[in-house]
Amino acid sequence: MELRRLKYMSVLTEELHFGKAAVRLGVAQPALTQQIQALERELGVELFYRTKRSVKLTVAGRVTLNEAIRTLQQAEKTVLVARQAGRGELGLCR
Amino acid sequence: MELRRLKYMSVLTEELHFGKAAVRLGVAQPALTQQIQALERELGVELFYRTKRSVKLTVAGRVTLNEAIRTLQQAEKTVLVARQAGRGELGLCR
DNA sequence: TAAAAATACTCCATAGGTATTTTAT
DNA sequence: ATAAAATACCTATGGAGTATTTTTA
Repeated sequence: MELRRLKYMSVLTEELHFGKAAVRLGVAQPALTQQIQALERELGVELFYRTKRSVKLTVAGRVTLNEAIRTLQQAEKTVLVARQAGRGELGLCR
Repeated sequence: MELRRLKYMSVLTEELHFGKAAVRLGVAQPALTQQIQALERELGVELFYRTKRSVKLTVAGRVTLNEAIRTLQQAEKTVLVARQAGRGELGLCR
């Protein structure tokens, strides 16, 4: 499991457009395509319908996205907490 | 943020021994050393004391680990939910 | 025909391996 | 002297870029 891929999925869900999502993510469109494909392969699930001219979350994609977002948020929190702890901002003595 | 590094941290915390933790993770000891160093650099926090002959979590390491474990669990859950959804085991119609 | 995703290929960054060094007991 | 972590160096996997193709509306 790669957090990067969950992030890509989440932005693609917001844009529903590989080109625009790729721009927001600061990568080229084929890179995004490949990562989404890799994620789908890894999960064994089709996350998006591609109907050429439109991209849409599948039902499986929607439930997966919910958990993906929680994962990304928890990862963010891990970084914040670690940095606070490093600065000794947690009121714990060493 | 890399889930792999959080996993490495969590196993190292259980083993408190780079060699043994590396075996459990199926990688060589230097690879583990490097990933832990990279995680510490990324977070700007010393996670482990290395006193040569013993490895120990720092206080910052302990609070970081709590959040890291939650992140790993949430990532696991994401995979499980995705696979269930893919099999249509969530009772949702397409 | 145009717009968008997929594919082909190439390149590079980095994770990981082996060998070695350092250090503390 | 030994045990364990760190460092050095090399290799290879895969993530990303550019160019191109495919497809359907």
